[in-house]
Amino acid sequence: MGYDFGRIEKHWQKYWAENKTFKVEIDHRKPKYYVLDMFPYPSGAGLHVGHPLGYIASDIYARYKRHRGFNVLHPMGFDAYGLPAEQYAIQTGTHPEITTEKNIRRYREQLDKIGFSFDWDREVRTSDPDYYKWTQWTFIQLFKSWYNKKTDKAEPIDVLVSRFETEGNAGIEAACDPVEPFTAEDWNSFSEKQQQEILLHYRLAYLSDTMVNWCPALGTVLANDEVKDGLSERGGYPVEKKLMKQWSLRITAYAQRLLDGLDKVDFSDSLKEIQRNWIGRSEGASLVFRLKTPPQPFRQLTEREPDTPQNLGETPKVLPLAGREDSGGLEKDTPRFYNTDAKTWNALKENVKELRRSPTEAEKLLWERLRNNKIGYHIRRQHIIDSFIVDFVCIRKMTVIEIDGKIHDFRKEDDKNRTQVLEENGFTVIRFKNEEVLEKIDNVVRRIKDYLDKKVLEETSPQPSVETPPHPSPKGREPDALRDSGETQVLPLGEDLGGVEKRTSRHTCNDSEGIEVFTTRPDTLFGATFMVLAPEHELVERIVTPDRKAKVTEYVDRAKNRSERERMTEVKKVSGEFTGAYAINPLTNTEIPVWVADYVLSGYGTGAIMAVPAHDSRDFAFARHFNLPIVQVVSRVGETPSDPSAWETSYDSKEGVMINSGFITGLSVKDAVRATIRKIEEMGIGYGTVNYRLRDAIFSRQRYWGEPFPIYYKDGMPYPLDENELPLKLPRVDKYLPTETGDPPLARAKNWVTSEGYPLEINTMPGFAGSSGYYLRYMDPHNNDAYFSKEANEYWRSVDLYLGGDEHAAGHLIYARFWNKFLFDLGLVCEDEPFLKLINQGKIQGRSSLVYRVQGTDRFVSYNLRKKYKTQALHVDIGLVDNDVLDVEGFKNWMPEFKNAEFILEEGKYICGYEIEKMSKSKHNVQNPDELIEKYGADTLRLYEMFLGPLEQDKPWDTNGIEGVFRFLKKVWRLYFNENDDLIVTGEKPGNDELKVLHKTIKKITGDIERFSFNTGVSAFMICANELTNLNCHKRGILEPLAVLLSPYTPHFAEELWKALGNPPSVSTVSFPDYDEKYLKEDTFEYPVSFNGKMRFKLSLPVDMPKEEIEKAAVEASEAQKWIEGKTIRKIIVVPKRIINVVVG
RNA sequence: GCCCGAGUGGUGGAAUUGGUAGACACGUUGGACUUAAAAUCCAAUGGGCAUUGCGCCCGUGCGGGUUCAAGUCCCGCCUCGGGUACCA
Repeated sequence: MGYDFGRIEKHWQKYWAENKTFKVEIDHRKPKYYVLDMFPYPSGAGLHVGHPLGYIASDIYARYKRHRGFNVLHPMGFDAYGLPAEQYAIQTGTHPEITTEKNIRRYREQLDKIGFSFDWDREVRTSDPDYYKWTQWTFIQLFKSWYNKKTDKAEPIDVLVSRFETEGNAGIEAACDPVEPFTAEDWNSFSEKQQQEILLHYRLAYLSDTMVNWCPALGTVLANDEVKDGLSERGGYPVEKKLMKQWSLRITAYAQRLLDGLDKVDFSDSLKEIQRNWIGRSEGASLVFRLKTPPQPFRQLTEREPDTPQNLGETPKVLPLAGREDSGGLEKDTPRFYNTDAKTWNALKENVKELRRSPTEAEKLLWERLRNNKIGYHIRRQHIIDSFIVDFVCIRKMTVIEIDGKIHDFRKEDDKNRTQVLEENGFTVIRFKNEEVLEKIDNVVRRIKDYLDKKVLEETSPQPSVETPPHPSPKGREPDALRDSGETQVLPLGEDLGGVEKRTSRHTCNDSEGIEVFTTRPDTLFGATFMVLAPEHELVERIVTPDRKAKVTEYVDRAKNRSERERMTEVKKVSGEFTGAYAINPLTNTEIPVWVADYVLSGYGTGAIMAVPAHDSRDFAFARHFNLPIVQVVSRVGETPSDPSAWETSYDSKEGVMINSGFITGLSVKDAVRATIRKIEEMGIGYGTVNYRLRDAIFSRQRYWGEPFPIYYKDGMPYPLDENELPLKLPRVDKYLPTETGDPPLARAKNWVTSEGYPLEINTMPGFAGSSGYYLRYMDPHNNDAYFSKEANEYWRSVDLYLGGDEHAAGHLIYARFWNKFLFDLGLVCEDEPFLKLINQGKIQGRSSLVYRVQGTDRFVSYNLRKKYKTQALHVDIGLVDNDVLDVEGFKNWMPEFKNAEFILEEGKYICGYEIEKMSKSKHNVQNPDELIEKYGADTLRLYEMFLGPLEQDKPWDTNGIEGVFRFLKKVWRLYFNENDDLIVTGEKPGNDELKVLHKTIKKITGDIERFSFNTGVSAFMICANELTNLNCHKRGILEPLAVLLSPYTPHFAEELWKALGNPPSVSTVSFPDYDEKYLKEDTFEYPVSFNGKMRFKLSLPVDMPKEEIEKAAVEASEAQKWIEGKTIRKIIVVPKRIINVVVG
């Protein structure tokens, strides 16, 4: 009988299921390990060989970890909501639940056949009310939370409400939509509806009018990552932009944390890169260009006079914000940086340098946390003020931060004195104890930040309005401003360089002041020769001059109505209109025209740009097209600037030296960026800032098959259901289509109201809702009282190894990280990042077989003869092809149209061509795992999928090689059993050569599994089997450990061998063999001897031979003579146990 | 355009830190066993020149460089794959 995989696999799969071998519970005696596969969506087509690739790899690792004594959580479940089941429902009327159930059963059956060690008792399905109860619950928590930028975390909305009741919103720094300022009295006088409306601007789950990707064919909106090239990812239908009231999640609040978190996790560089691109952080500056004539007020706001500075329209020398800065009582005769006089400076500066060189532990620690604007304030250390050297100072906030070391205990009096002097100088002093800094650094940093934040409130005008930027724009009194002018009041030690001031633009336009733009290249400001607004920009209609109005309006209307698709296909076409208005370049004081063009996007930055045609390709094309001036401001080092009018493209200017740029001329680009930011801050027209490309996640879908929102409406405002009313179950509907009035399918549900009769939300949640936190539910899947218990979370923590395809890089992996961070803020989960290590398995591509039909005939010509004819290549089912040889009879019967096919053969065979492409039905190249399991067994399939190539690499599927691994298993079987299936394992003591083979293999296999190099592991097994066969080894001392070694890869096979050797089942938790270096020791090493780097012969020498003797042996070897003859030996390189290289010449 | 990643025999791939390029497997060829096939086993298999044993030359996408030594490091290209895009 031999190796009867069919019987063996069926037996052990049954055994594992009946004995719940892989069921896992919290066990504090063992270390935990969490291995997770990405949630599969059970499609109707079932699994093809590409799907299990990752599951096999993770299963090998999970089994290995069990052998290593870990308590392994290795669950599986289904992402059961999804469009295909719903589309099928629309077409056939079958409830998606039925389709989904059927597909899951099929998936489960297929998965079971491969022998995975999942704990199926923990299975979850997103469409199960017991599961989506917690999806809904999390949504309610998001709805009830806001993001406090000061604490940098989500906080309960109740806290915000009570702040509004007592202080209004002035002191709040939230990640939110633009909100008009209001006082506590205002708030208390608002109606409930007004209050709720304002709160929506703060909530992390909020309802708003949003520009969405609307797909009419699917009847729903799509997330950005569900749209590819203007078409829906599923189905490929056109997508258009539409303004709709939608639920969104304020993921943008987490942009920086999502970015920072990437440094802590072990993901591939490419995946981190995709996430970084998606978050799209860019550092730059926000600045305001004053308009030559003030814009018309909003029509809606006619009751309020625009806050027009009186000086507008006068000489452009006067700058709009220059007179109204947050100088807040700090005006002094001496600028702030003169914190001491020249004499004291000179006396103390060496001390300062010394102190900086040797900081105390606490100083060092705190400095690391404060430097480079890390807390949003520019902090200097060891700064001289009056006659003191203070530890840290924030000059902008006139705040001194001191660490009290032991020495201060004896000098309380001095400190008092010192504080007094500092206070006389206008500073306030905050003190921290040495131990505090060392032990609770986070707390100290937070308190410093809070203090500085608060101090702004006391000092700045408490009346910010929409017309005033919400951020204080510091005047350029910071000492940095002097660095370039060569004055020496500030320590020129280069300590505080770098770091762009971190503040967030509000994306609102300060109409009275001009046009706000975001730029990553403030250094090129002198080259800004015109401005461009997005067609959607609110200022367009207010600044357009009467003579241009008709043309501009027409352009704007056309641009707005064009679909995304059109807009994309016309990317290279330059279009735009002049508004007639002029802005003033704040540094050149020249008037520059303001245009409208659709190459500026309303959704990014402020929806307006300063155009620098010389150094930006889009601006360049635009300037050329409309004949606008181009001024070069950056020049490569050593190159003479040329006339831009002769250029064919814009000039790449990331590096170089500034020219034609006033005070920054001659600086490098990098320095010029910093100098310009300082300058505009000094002028009060702008500030350094950071922008993100990441948009809030649109969370509504106009579909049936998804989680209902636990939301009802009262007076048009959304309210969450009470948590004890969850889950809100998906109702029955008569059809899965929108209503006649265009409402989503849930509007068809009867009695879709609360018990009080309030209407419930009729949108449903998108696909990523249920998959964002599923890894948490696996920790405690049957908990009815909570998402998961604290105990379970504290034991299982986060996923140690996450395996899945990189198609989820931008979508799922960002949403899930956001979801987790939010729950972390709530104190529900104990880890900030959900996935510690992530591996993207490569895709398995299809290998299509092709036949060549002679054009216009029924004759098919074999691959190598095809060039003699005019042929047409056709895909043929890979099931009809074996080793590229076509089964011609099978082909004739395959499809009616080939019934009368004739063949032109080569050497009696019809050879097919092939092509590597996506595995798909239409290409007849889908390989179904069931057929392979039928033919070779699951263990062979597992081995072969791993043997194909590196896990992370894409690779073509080719069944040809599977015979090799099958032969390998049969060969191993022969080590244990003879032809009559009798066990032939003996108790004889293994010899050294056998032990060496075993231990070499253990070492290799262990290393390979730990490096996820499964393909080389399979090779190592094969080498081992070949060597043991050659040694004719049937000894228990070798074969018993080998069975354990094989267990992660071929679990059924290993269980069978383990049992045959007389051991009780199961092998799955038997300790993994360790290798012993003593068996690997060699007495001699066969040195490759090279001459001038070319290997010529080998020489066996003792490993402990001294170098000199090795050299001698190499040179004296008989084979060496012909290479040395007539030449001089210049040098001999000996690397012990590696190589000998003789240099002759 | 920009950002990643990859190019090694007929094929999948190996070479973990710069140290014998092509492990392991498929395929192919020849042979053994067999009435025959399957299965199994043995041998050869990067290219070229030589084959009387030797042997020698060339070879990791291309062109340079560093080094005693380069698939591996550096510079400049080419090709393919992926991501992303009027992102200021």
